[in-house]
Formats: sequence, structure tokens, C-alpha cells
Amino acid sequence: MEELSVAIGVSRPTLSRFFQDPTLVKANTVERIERGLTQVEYVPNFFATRLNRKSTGMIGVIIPYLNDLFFTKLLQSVEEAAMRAGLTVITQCSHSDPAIEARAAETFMSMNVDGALVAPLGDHSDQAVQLRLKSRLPFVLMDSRPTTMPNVDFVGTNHIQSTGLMTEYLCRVGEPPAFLAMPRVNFNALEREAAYIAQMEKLGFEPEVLGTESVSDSAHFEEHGEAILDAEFAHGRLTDRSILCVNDRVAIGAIRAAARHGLTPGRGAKGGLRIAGHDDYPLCPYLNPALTTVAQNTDAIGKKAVSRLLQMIRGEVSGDTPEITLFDGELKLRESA
Amino acid sequence: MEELSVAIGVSRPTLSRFFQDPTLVKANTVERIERGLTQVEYVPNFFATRLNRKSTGMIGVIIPYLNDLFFTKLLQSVEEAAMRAGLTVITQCSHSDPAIEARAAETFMSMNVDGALVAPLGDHSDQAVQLRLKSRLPFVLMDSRPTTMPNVDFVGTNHIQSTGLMTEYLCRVGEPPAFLAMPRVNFNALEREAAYIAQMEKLGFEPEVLGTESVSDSAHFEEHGEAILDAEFAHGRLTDRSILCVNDRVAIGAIRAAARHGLTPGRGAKGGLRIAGHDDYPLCPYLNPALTTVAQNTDAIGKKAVSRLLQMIRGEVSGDTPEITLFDGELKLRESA
DNA sequence: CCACAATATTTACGCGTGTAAAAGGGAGGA
DNA sequence: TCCTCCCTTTTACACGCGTAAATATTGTGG
Repeated sequence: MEELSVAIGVSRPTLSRFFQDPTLVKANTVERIERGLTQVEYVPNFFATRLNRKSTGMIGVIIPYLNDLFFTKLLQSVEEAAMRAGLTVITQCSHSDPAIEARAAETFMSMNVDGALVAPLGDHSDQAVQLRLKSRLPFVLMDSRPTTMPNVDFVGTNHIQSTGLMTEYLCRVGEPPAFLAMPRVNFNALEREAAYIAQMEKLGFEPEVLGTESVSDSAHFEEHGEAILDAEFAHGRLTDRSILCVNDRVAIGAIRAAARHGLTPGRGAKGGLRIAGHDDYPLCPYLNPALTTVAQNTDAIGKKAVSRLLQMIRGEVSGDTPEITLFDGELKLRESA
Repeated sequence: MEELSVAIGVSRPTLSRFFQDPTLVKANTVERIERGLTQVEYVPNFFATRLNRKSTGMIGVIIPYLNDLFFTKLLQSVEEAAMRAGLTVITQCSHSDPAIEARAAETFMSMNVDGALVAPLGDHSDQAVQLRLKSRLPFVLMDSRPTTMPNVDFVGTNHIQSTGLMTEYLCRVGEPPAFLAMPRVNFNALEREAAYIAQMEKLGFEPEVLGTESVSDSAHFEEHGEAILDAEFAHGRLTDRSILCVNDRVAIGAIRAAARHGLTPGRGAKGGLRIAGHDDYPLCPYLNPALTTVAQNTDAIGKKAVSRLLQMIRGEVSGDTPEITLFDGELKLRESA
């Protein structure tokens, strides 16, 4: 930058100001600088520019999984909103490992990011690290909220509403549903299960939760759903029931199990097999049968999380009262229920 | 760091060395420092540490899409390999926009990353930017290789082999396949199409490519596959043929179209409908019917790309002879073909 | 106990830029 | 014409740390 400035015939600080905002420099000088820039290819050093700046213009985002289209959708929404606000997004995936998540948080702190957006590992995030992150910089939780961190800004889905909605629908058009859960609990899964139970009781039905014990090596959602229902169907159970799965990936496994037993879940006469999911995974419309589910408004969640973070960064918030934003789920009626 | 060092009673450079590698400091001193660190919470500044270092210990990765499990699988493999090598990964998604991709490349250059791993936008990457990136730092292309950039290190799949394998299989067990392509060409798609045609001719069959014209608003792979086959099936065409789809996401749409027309693709007597894909998308085993496909060895691709980049970073390569590594595809026989 | 080597620490400087304060320059009014 | 005011540019210093060279310390053998 030094050399470039002498070559152009201005002082280095003037060049510096030009790169930050050309309007800070006289039009005449701007023109000279731009002419000089066409001669040499110059890229300002990223680290040097952020070293002595009050704001780095970056936000950190942590997501728990990469191989899950729900989180990639959320991430896309976040990146778009951040880009619109002129922020650089640094994404880190914790790969379902609390240690990696913690390291990502450390990285963000050492980078002086302006704020952090975190979708935590459901059940076993290192909360000490997150609290330290929160105490140091604007911090918004997305998707899943540990019950032990009530005083944190959060953006997610209203699972009471979304699961209640689906439960009510299933009760209305068919047999009262059973709930297919996951053993590796996360807070969302627990909320959905609780919401299911509450809604069932409110409607006067007996709740029935299955899949809470781990079968075989069901590290993956789909495998788990398939394994549980395969066992049930093999004993002739649940073949004429409604089954509400804790999420779409479990439902995908459930549908697969049904197919293997010659069952075709679907909207039909009362007393038929129905399978429903939760989240509106992008591939749901292409399944056989197309999966009936509740859509999470990932787009709204991402946008809101970024805008809330921006408020905090700009100091436009009172500070002591965290904001909890829950978006409603939307019923997606397709073929499977 | 200054304050901390006086508080502990060592000079700042000693502290600096401690953070880089504690073995560079005497055991006695290490202990004193660690004792001091428990008192204060101190995180070294990310930017300052990289500003005057020869190596930043970071590599940049660009992927074209986030909402595609193929790329997230690849990214996961890359991240794992990089982590094992002690590298920090900076991921940027180009969101199928050449301008964003170009900006990501600029960011990497300004960050002085040690190297860059790029999965380009198939057909319309800004090659000038990529060439500039390549001329500035170790650079390895992944997944898709522009025909106009022959002299670049590349790691990907041998589509001649993989597509040839599947084509041969389909010819052997059923009707010679038609090829369901995509209008928004990328280089891999073109290679696969060419490989299909070559293999068909070698086996003495007439190649037949469809789906090269865009129907409706088929921005998405699945939609496209469904739309094309929906139209064909509606006219009673292709209902007893084998159909090789350019990738699994198109195949997912194809299977959906078959279901809508009451057709069940599968391995059966000669003369039945068969649908096959390419890539081994993670959800393939859970489709109805489970999708027969060719697996790309994403794990090997990611690992190899990182190790090759490391070689280049360490200067262990001759430099003038780029290495092209192609991994074979593996047939995944399931139900649909 | 001393000389010498080997290791540990410190001194001194630099990395590439941002920013506040000081200096410069040009337009408008008296 | 001169002076003031405002905008632009420059001067001077800072950001937080890495690193080579210089110095201090420790360990070893005689």
C-alpha cells in the first residue's frame, strides 16, 4: 500500500480512506487512485485492516451438522441476510462434537467478530463456552435452546404450536397418532414430544411415544426411524395408525419401513396408516408417498437472527431483556398423512 | 499479552512462543505461565498472530451450493482432513453466483490463506479470478474441472469409468438406457453424457439423450427430472425403458414422476422400467424404490485434495506438472434398476 | 571452579493497515 | 485583497503480536 501510494502520488492514509469509503476522498483524487489501481493488482491485507478497526464487519455462525439440509437452508438464509447487511460470515460446523464447537467459539472471540449466531448441539453443548461467548459479544441462539440458558436471545420455531397443529390434524382425519421419537434427545425433540403429549391429552386421547430406546446402531435419523417401525410392523403393530415422527429424517426412515412391509401410508379412510414428519425437509415433496409435514420457517429464522444480532451490535437494545422469537410452523399436506 | 506477561513475570515474546509451542519454553516457565493463565482469561488476537507469520495455517474452501448433500459430504471430508493436519478451514459458498465466488477468492487472497480448494460453479465460474488465485497460492480444483483450465491440479471422479460402468450394467440387465440430462450444463454433466454415449456405441446401441431443453421453471434438479419424465410418461413413452439420470437429484424427481404414473421402476424381467442415478446421494437407500446409483468417493476426494494441497504448501511438488487424480465410481445396486 | 556449549529469554524491530490530530488548500464574505 | 471556515490530506502514532539477533542462563566436562 505504501508503494502504491507513492506511485499514485497520494499519502498512504488517503489510500486507506479510499478503500474504506471512496466518498471520503475528493472526486479528483478518487479518479487518480482508480487509474493507479488498474496498473497494479493490489489486495488490502485482511488481517491488517481488521487489526486496528473498531468493528471487523464479520459475524460468526456455528451449525451442528453439515449433512442436514435443514441447517444448510438456515445457513443460506443467514448468509443472504448478512451479505445484504455488508457482513462477512465465518461459518464453523461443530460436527456434533462439543470440543469442536468450543474451539469454534474460541476462534470467534480471537477474531473479534462483531457477533455470533449459534445453533447449538442439542443436548451436549459446552455451555460454559457459550456463556463466555455471550458475555463477550452480541450472541443469538438459533433453532434449539438449552433449558439451562433461559436468558439468551433466541430465534426458532414454536414447537408447541407446530406440533400441536399437526397432532390436531392427525387426530381429526384419522387415528390419534403415536409419536416416533429419538433416543439422543435434543431440546427441540423434547419440546415436540411434550407438545404432542399435551395436545393429545387436551383432545382426550392417550399419548403413545415410541423410539426412545436406541435400537441397533442408529446413529442416523433415517436408520432409527426405519429400525423402530420395522420392528413394530413385523409384529403387526401400528399398521393402521397415524405416526407423527419427531422430524422428517426419521419420517423418511419410517416411510421406508412401511414400503418394506408392503404398506402405503396415506390420506385415506379412517383407520389407515399415516406417517407425518416435522421440518419440511427439502426432499419431502419427492418422496413416495410425498411426506406430509410441518414446515419450519427457516428463512424467517435466519433473517430474524441476523437482524436481531445487528440490533445488538449497533447497541440498539436495552440489553438486559433477551428477546425470544418463535415462528409458527405451517402445515404441508401432501400424501403420506 | 503485554500486561499478562508482566503479571506472570516473563517477557512478552516468551509468552508468544509459549502460545505457538509450549515445548519451546522451559518446563519451569511453562508452569508459571499456565498458573498465570488460570487467573485471567486471555485469547490471542487472531489477526495480530497471522499478520507477521510466514504461514497463516488456514486454507480456503469454496463450494458452489450449500443445499446439496453431495457438496456438504465433500466439505465434511475436507474439514476432517484439514483438522487432522492442524489447518483452520475457511469455507465460503458461492451460492451459484460467479460474483460471490469471485469475492470469496479475493477474500482468500487478502487473508493470505496457505492454499485454496475450489469446487467451481459448473459452467460459469469467473476463470480469470481463479487463475489469479492459482498464480498466487497453492490451488486445487475439486469435483468439476473446466475444460479451459487443463493445467490445474484436480481431484474428482472418473466419469468415463463410473458412467460407463452403470451404462454397461443397465444394458446387461435390461433395455439399453436413455440418458436424462440437465439443460444448465456443467462439466461433469457433459462428461457423463459423453461417457454414456461412448459406452452405448461401444456396446452397439443407439444412445438417446433427453432433458437437454429446459421445461417450465426447472431451476432445481428434482423438479427438472420429474417434469421431463412426467411429460414422457404422459405420452406413454419410456415406460418400459432404463433411464440413466445425470445425477441422483434428477433421479429422485424421475422416481417421483414414475410413481405419479403408477409405474414402479425396479430390477425385474427385461423390458421393465428402470431408473438409475449418479453420486450416491445420502438419502438414496431410503427412497421408494431405493435408488440404484454409482457412488462418488467423496471421502477419498476430500482427503486427496487436502493432502495434495499440503504437498504444494510445503513445496514438495515440482510445480510445473499438475496432478490429476480421478477416483473410480462404485456401483450401488439397490431396487430401482 | 572455570571454560564452553547448548538452551532459554529478552531486545529491537517489523508486519500492513486504521485513526486522531495537525496541517494544508480552496471558496466565500467583508 | 485578506481572512475565516470547511473540507481534504498528511503526520504521527497505534493495533497486537512474530521473529531474528543479542543476551542471559543453565548444564557439562575437565
